[in-house]
Amino acid sequence: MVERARTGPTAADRGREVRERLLQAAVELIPRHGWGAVSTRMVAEQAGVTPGLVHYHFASLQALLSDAALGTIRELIGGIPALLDDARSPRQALNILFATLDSYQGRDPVSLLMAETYMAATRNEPLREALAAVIADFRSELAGTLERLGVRDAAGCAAVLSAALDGVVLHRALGLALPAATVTRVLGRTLEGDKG
Amino acid sequence: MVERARTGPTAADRGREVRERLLQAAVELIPRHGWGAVSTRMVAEQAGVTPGLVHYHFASLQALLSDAALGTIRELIGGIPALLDDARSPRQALNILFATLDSYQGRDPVSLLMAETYMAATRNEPLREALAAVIADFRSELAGTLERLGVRDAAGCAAVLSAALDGVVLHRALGLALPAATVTRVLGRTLEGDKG
DNA sequence: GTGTCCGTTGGACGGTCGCCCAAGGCGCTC
DNA sequence: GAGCGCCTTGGGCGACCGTCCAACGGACAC
Repeated sequence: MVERARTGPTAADRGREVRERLLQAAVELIPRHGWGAVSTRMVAEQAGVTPGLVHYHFASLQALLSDAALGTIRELIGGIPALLDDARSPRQALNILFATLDSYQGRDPVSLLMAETYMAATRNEPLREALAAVIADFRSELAGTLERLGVRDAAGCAAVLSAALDGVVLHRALGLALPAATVTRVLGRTLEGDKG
Repeated sequence: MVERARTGPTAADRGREVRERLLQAAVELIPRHGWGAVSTRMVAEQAGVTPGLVHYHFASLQALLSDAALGTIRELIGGIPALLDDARSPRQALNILFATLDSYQGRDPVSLLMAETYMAATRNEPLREALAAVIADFRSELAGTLERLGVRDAAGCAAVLSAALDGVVLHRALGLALPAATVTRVLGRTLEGDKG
């Protein structure tokens, strides 16, 4: 054990690190070039490893891209519901939601990664299922929060709101002005008539 | 002139027809394989012409794809505002809007073509400008209709609504249930408080 | 030392890519 | 007929693709 500490990371450790670097490289390249234009050699170069390593650590290029995209999206979306715990009113929840969204103005890597993954999912059944599960989770978490805050038709509102969220990102990606103030003002009305 | 009628289409006529067939082929292939996966040879085969013809009629493959996508989208979106002329109330306008949208459940060629074009536009500046112009047009037409119907904050509502429209299509593409009834019920509240 | 395991290397495989171009067909005008 | 212009053909260019694999490296167990 003492020897282990002196000998540094094992081969398996370094292998795991290479795997991580490949995932990170994919996450950076998908938004920059588009899902369909990312190649094995491109990812390998970005990660600073040999092209052959891609197919040692992953079954295929598509598997690498899917793993990378899903990992990032899960991490991203999974963190949002916790932020809503502090909300004391529907309006406040909406503010938190779209304040979070304001980090993503549509042309940033994260927004583009999400959109690219959506598109790729329409032509890749396992990916579609995995992504749909992530969104469905978010939807039901949001519905729970809205219900707690006394919103009528919480499930419907959550479904439409999460769709609207993605639509806003998409339109911003086109450079169409869509300030958070406008969005919250208009969508806030969907939550009116709350019992609380 | 009388002779012309007997000799049938000129070379130029046939050329124009080939051009049309290439555009149509691109429109069919972009949703099926994704913007980045459509190749010159693929389009040529779908159109029933020789691969070399692609670069005779178009400057590049990207130019062909852009022309094809923009043509279809312009035609599609351009027709919607006219449908809203019959609307007598905001709620009615919303119904017409999402009834139209119900032809596009997210996984149909038209929806996917739109989404693919959105993504391609983020990496293709001329395409981005052209597409943004189409959406901006639609937005202002919609704002005009909403204003006519006495909706407060017509411009804001139009912007958010057109973004929400795209988001709904995107979520449906993932197979997430989002019935028109839910959407109109929730988004209808954004139009409440109208003066009329 | 010998063998084994795991990560790694670098190149090879057959195939497809976007784009280009010499050559030819065909209808038109002289 | 000859000449012209547009459309079309078919193949070739170099580059890149996803995937595979024989050989290699070093750390460990015996």
